Amino acid sequence: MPKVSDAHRESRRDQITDAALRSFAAKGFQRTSMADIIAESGLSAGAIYGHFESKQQIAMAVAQRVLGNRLGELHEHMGAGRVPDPDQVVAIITEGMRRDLIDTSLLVQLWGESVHDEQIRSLVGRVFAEVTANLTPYLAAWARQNRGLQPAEAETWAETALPVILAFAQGYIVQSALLPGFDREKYLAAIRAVL
Amino acid sequence: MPKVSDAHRESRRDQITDAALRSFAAKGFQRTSMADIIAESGLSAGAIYGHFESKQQIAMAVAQRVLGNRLGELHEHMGAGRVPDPDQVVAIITEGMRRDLIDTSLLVQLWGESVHDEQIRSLVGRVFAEVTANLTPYLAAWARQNRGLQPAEAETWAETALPVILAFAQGYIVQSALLPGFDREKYLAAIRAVL
DNA sequence: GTCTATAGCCGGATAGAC
DNA sequence: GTCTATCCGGCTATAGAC
Repeated sequence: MPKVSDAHRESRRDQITDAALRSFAAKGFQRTSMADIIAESGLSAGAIYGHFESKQQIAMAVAQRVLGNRLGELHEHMGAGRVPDPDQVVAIITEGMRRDLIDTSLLVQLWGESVHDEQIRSLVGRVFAEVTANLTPYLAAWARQNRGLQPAEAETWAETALPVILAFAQGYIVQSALLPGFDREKYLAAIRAVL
Repeated sequence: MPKVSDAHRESRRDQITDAALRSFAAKGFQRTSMADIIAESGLSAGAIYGHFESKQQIAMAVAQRVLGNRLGELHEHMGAGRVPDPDQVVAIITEGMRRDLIDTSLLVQLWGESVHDEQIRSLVGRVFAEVTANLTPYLAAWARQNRGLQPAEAETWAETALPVILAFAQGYIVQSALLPGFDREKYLAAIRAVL
């Protein structure tokens, strides 16, 4: 395959994924028809099926992008060797979601889908595993540094604390997606008060 | 209408709602067809449409039951005048879900649906409002009793604490529905450690 | 009230021309 | 690679006999 063709393929896939993401955000995964995606993308049925095998594959590409955005930001902030306080971690995780308001409602939908869609479930599972793999060592480092725990104790503490941090992120996602008057600052302040 | 007929109507509606709940739990709301509900109930299409106007109405009846179960238990435990510690509240809320394992995944699905389904969203919204109306006074009472706050301060404290308690419940729902090795005891212990 | 049978529609995916 | 036109399957809801 020639170089140009590869680049073109990628950009067409992006064009389709963009349109699908907008459509899913507007109508939901299942309620969105191929006709919707076709109209939103400005392409035709034939063009789209030349790049994706099925609607399911398009949904997977969208899910990968939404989840990948969140993972990317986590890596970015956790990889730098800095060890912020746990309430700051929640603020960091949710900061990206605030920018893309769209994402929290898509994430809630993804969870709902993943209950009965094999492919999405395994994708969501992998992301949970990766988040765990990232946060646990960070939490252990924080416990050593700020609580003076021994490495083994710190590890145990981190494993205990992890579900709580996850719950704060998940609570943010649910509440911001579903509660009409949700206030991000109040939510973060409440977490700060508890931790 | 004669008495017998009313009782019969109710029990038929329950029979249909039961079958629908099982079907939704097994396949998801959207993936479940009327044919599934018909087969699961042992009735016929005609019989079902004699009791419900549409599939949507059946979904609403199921949603009402799932959410109502949780609300009922909350009322039961909060109304008795006792003031358990906040971590016990989370244990109480999640206890009912543990019994019906089915419920957590149905709740996650309900959230997903409610993003784009008007009727379900308004139902979920009403339940959130009712939970808030129940928990806020309880939290204020707890703060007066166990932290010696004045009524006004206690009220403010309760409004701050509420989203955190909600997050713990929501985290439980998400994690128990989606994480393969989820351990209820560990989760509750982690919350106890934080509070 | 409940059954069987089916109308009528809409969705995903494909065929074939260009 | 992309378009238009269309097939085919499955879905919800109804009609009509009992």
